[in-house]
Formats: sequence, C-alpha cells, structure tokens
Amino acid sequence: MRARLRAEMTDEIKAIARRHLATEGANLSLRAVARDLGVVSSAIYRYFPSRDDLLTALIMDAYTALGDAVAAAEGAVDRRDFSGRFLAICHAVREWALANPHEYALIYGSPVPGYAAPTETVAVATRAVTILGGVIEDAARTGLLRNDDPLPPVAAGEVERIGETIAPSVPIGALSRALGSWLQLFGFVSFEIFGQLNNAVELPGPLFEHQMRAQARYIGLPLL
Amino acid sequence: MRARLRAEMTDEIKAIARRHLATEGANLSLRAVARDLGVVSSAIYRYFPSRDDLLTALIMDAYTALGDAVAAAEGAVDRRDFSGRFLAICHAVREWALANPHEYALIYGSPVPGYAAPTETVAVATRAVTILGGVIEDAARTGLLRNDDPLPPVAAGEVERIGETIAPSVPIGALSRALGSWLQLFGFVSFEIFGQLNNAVELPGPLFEHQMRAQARYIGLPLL
DNA sequence: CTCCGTCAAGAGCAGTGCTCTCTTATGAGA
DNA sequence: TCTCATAAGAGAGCACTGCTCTTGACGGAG
Repeated sequence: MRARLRAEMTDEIKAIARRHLATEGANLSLRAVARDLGVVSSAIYRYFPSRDDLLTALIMDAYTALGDAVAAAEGAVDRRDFSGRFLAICHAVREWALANPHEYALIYGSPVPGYAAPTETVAVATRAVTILGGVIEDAARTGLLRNDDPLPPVAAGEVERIGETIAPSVPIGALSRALGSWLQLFGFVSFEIFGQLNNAVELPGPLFEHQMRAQARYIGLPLL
Repeated sequence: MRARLRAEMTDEIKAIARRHLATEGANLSLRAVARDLGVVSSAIYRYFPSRDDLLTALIMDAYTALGDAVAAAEGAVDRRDFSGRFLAICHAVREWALANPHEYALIYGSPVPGYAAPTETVAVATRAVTILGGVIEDAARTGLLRNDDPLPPVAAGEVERIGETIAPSVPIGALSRALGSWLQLFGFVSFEIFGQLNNAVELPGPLFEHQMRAQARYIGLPLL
C-alpha cells in the first residue's frame, strides 16, 4: 500500500541521482538531489540511510543495466555464430560504457573513498562475465577449442575455479585465453572512458573492433 | 634562495598529501594537509592555486614514479632476453600498483569530477609504454616478430600512428598484439586493485604471471 | 476516536574549498 | 647597513557538504 509510494519515491531519488551523476560527475550531492526532488535534504534519509547506501543502489542498478545490455546483444545473435556472440558482448560493454560513462566509472573505476563493496553486489556483478562463459561453453561443446599452452599448477587452479561457476566444461587453456580477452576488453574500455587514449588514438571504434576480432581468433572462435 | 625554501615547502605539502592519499583514500582534504603541516589552510594556496593543481602535481609524480619503477626493472634484464624485459615491465607495473594503490587509482582510475587532465601530464604519462615500445622495437630488429593477422585500414592507421612515436620499425601486426598485451596488463591490474577479482581469484600473482607469459608468447617474444 | 508509526521540515554540527584582508619578517637593493 | 617591497602566514568569512536530532502533521489500524 504505502510500500508502493515508498518504492516510487526510492526510484525517483535514484533517477535524479543518476541524472546528477551523468551531468555533474562522481561527486554526488544528497542535498542537490533533494533540491531537485523539491524536498529537504534530511528527507532523503528516510529512504537511504546514508550517501553510501544510495551509491550502492546505483551501483547495483548499473551492474544490472550493463548485464541487460550484454544479454540483449548476445541473445540477438545466431547461437552457432560463436565469434558473433563474443563480439556482440564486447560491443555491448563498450557501447554501454560510452553511453553511461559515469555509471561505468562507478562500477569499474576507483572505488569511492571509504566505500567497501557490499557482498550483495558480487552476485549482480558477475552477470556479464557469465554470459561470456556461456559462449565459450557452447563453443567448447562443439569441440572447437583447443587446449594448448599448459598452465602452471597454481594458475591452473585459479582458472579452473573461475570455470566451475562460469563455464564448467571448457578446457582451462581456452578458458585462460577467454579470461585474457575479458581483461583486455575492460582494459580498452577503461582506457577509452578514462581518457588514457586521448592524444594517442583518434578513432577508437575500428581499433576496438580489430582487437576484439583478434581475441576471438586467439581464443579459437571461428570468424564467420 | 627564497625559491629553495619554496621548493622544500612544496615538496613537503606533496609528501603529506601523498601520505593522506595512502591512508584516507581519494578524497584529499586541503585542510587536513594544512593541519598536518601545522599551518592554516589558506597558506596552502600560496603554493598551489587550487586543490586540483595539487592533485595534478601528485598525478605527475605518480606517473614519474611508475615510469621510474618500470625503467629500473626493465633495465636490469639482459638486453637480449626480450620476454624477460617484457615480463619485467609487467611485474613492475603490477607491483608498483599494489604498493601504491591510491596513486594508481589517481592516474588509471576514474578521473576526479570536474578535473580535465592538463596536457603537461601526457608527456610524462607515456614513459612506461615507451619502454615497452623499446622492447618490441629491439625484438623486431632481430627479425623475431611476424606480421600476420592483417588489419583493416583504419585500425592499421591507428596502430601505425602509435608505432611512430613508440616503436617505428615494428610491423603493425606485432605492434597490435603488443598493444593488446598492454591493455590486458592494465585490465588485470585495475581489476585487482579495484577489487573486481575479489571472490573470484585467490592468488592473483601466479595467474598474472601466466597471463603475461602467454602474452609474451602471443606477441612472438621467445621465452628463454 | 484514539493511538501510533511514518514522513517531512528545520535547525544545527562539523567539516570542506576557496577568497579576502591584515600583519609580520625576510631578503635584496641602495 | 638600512630601507622597503614582497612573500608568507593568520584569521575571518562565504557557500557548500553529509548527517543527526527534534518537532510537528498526517493517516490508517485497533
């Protein structure tokens, strides 16, 4: 009953906060949000016990939005086109990040000062990488992926544990390559979003496309 | 004379600011620095016109420190051991980041809100990648690096322009792979520093070692 | 109808970056 | 050696921040 009003109010606060984040940047001001809402600052505390809790809510939403974008892009590709699915994931990540740079910074940039990511974020954070795991898993089941470059035991154990939750039946050699691609993907996007590519790359788009295609080939996904 | 006192004061302010950065985190308080210095807050403005300028100075210092660490590590390896030099660079980056996480966040994390990186930072920012370029350049001169995976024209142009300043005589195929390694290196380190690997990787060290060795092999640097 | 829980408002605290004015003392030139 | 411009620090003050606490109003449940 009044819980619905409460939920609406919570959503409205988050929406305004997200807008502030997009325009102003990372330093989100509770008082400014309250002003935009036509409410006094202390009223916000009825809905979020602290600024960090509001940030946590925004972080969760951002992970969800990114996960949705990746899922939608990957789901639209023919299941048998493994490299197509892989590239769809890569492009979805980059495009979501370019469209929502401050939210990307919120989740993949430097953590906010005293802020320790609550454990509830990790579940929603793994959505995107799980989708990549599905692609690799499907490709492995067709016997596509080779398993060369032997791993030293400890590294093999780490890769194996990651694989257990993401892509159980993928040989760790291929999984290790996919992990490298994931790291390179976010390395590229972070560099681009955070301005590390300024004065060095003029058109990041085609370069990104090529790098990710090279990664697909390196993993062993046939390029159709 | 007076200029020397001024330089000493400037250094002291930066040292205290760096200490605050290490303990407190990214939200650096001028007033807290002034308190630690035993001086009133407005006195800081005699040395840095604003908080952003102090941050810029710290950013420059951080880039310099990282560059020094990378140069020292790479310089200590036999010039003919290309993969050794490559791995030395990778480990130097990671270890410097782990030792100075907040300074790493300052330069490779989300840019601070209204802050636009001044152009004077880009020169000092390229130190580390230039050293990598030297390794690839030396390796290419021995005829080690092959030039397969053809690049589409626009991407080729981007890689070529990067190569002009970093490693002029390296075939763009190999340079593109080296670029991918650089992105993966910082993807890994950023994930580790920013907590993205928590609950997923227990011992990042051996995994990092393996991933970077795989990259060296992929680039074409012979592992001794 | 009464009671109680929820909500918003408002004042206030401690902290922030930054500006302005005032006073001191120090080093350089005559 | 003496004078004096200038650099440096002190302090007050402005507008802002997150957050707490108290007060008062409203509305549904008993």
